[in-house]
Amino acid sequence: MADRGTADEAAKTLREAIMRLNRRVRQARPVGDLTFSQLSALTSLQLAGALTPRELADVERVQPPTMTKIVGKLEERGLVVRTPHPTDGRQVILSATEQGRAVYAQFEKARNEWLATQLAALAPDERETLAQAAEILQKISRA
Amino acid sequence: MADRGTADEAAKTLREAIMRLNRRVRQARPVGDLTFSQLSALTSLQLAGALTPRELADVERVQPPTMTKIVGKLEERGLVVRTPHPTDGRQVILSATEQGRAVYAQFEKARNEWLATQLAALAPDERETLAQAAEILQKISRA
DNA sequence: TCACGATTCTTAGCTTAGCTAATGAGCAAA
DNA sequence: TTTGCTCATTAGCTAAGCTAAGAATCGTGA
Repeated sequence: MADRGTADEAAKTLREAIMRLNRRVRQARPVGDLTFSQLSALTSLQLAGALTPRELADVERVQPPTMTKIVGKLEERGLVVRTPHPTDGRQVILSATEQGRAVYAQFEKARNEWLATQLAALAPDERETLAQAAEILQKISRA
Repeated sequence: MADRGTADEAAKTLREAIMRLNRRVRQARPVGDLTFSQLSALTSLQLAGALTPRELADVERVQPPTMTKIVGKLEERGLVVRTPHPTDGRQVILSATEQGRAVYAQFEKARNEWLATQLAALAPDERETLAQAAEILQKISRA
């Protein structure tokens, strides 16, 4: 069985790789379009259907004021709408517009492109390892 | 062999996990201390021994002016020194000070803590998968 | 009922990260 | 020596993130 030392070592390697990959993927963004954070929020919103700002902030692991800004940008572009909560006057319901869904689908593809190209160039067993790892990482990232 | 569709799917999962993990790890930073980017630059510098700003920017996948700022912050804290290049008057040699190495070692441990804890909680085979994946991801991230 | 505490969202104001464009210094080669 | 290139930095911008504080609303206990 792996001991704690191994976990530390793997954590370090993983952390460094995550940081660099994050920068790489961010850089793959088409010029003049949605930023990484904006696309991420839009994605979470669509996956959930509709969320309050607080909920979206929690999902995105960001403080509410930060989400207010991000949503503001998305709303300016007509990709997200704020609608009043039916019973609670304090809350707001956020949802993606038709245009928001279209823009998302359009750029999601390009967004993955660099990474998918890298994955496709790997040996089959490496790719398999990464596919499994992706599931585990996603589980961790939601914890 | 895995087809392109599989790579796309894995890329998407990976990208989302990377983004959230990145935020998580950044948030694990001790208050009032080095930021993620600063620690990352300090790490790269130590691993390489000494680098010019340009080289460090390349390693960190950042534009030179961005690195100038980061190095400036590190220098203010006495963690990095700029020394003139012996033969080329345009260039500068960056290196970590003794204090820089100490600060790095001190926070590197805490930095990995959250992630290492997550990894330690996994099943042994999952941990093994992630350890292998970490190597592959690091390879990709340097490409 | 109503007053007060809690919750939700937003605003204000800040720091950091990142970019491009432009500047100045130094190198190298014609 | 002049011309063009490279390196680092400066200037100036946008976006991301934070905390603190505000206004509106909810809900509960007296």
